[in-house]
Amino acid sequence: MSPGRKLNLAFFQRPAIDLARDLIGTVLVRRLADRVLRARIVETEAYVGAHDKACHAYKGRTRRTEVMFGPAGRAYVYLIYGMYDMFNIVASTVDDPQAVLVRGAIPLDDWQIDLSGPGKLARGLAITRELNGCDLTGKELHLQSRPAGPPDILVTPRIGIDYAEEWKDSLLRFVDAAVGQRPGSRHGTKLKL
DNA sequence: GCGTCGATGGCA
DNA sequence: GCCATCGACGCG
Repeated sequence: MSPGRKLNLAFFQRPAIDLARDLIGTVLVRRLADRVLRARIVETEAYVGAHDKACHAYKGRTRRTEVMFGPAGRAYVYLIYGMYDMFNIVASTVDDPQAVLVRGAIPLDDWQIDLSGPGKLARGLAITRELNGCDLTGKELHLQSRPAGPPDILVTPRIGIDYAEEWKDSLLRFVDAAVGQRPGSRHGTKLKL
């Protein structure tokens, strides 16, 4: 894919683990009524299907998880801890509930804001549950391919899923190596791709 | 710098 | 009762 182009549906129709890795370095574009916010994605996590104990779809198909069972390239946005919206991108195909949590980004265009962490990222980009199910090749929110070449990427276990038993240590978190792990995340498990 | 804890509401 | 979180607070 040539640099800086809008990512199309085919980009999202892949396993979440591949999508999560390839989303690092891409640019998230949020169009609001009066301005456009852009940010480079630096941290993601893959939730790889109904067999993944950390994936919300593990509990089955419910009103909340319905979007994950639908087509790729849609937003899955849900509320956590009563106050934070989490922004996920649906991957794979219909009836295979995989998704990628977007956990961190760097603002572009001299726009100053802290987007490190999924709660802050969603808030900073004005991504709320109103966008649940929205088409990410559409107008209010879309992605652009990497402006530059592929970055070095670290792989670590996912954050905040200690309940997920044998899945809690799976290497499904991807971080731009130039940004590194942020404070509070687990150390000692970094791997170079 | 690090551990602990409360906020706050939808969900199973 | 549990959470795919965050920020405030206390410590020494």
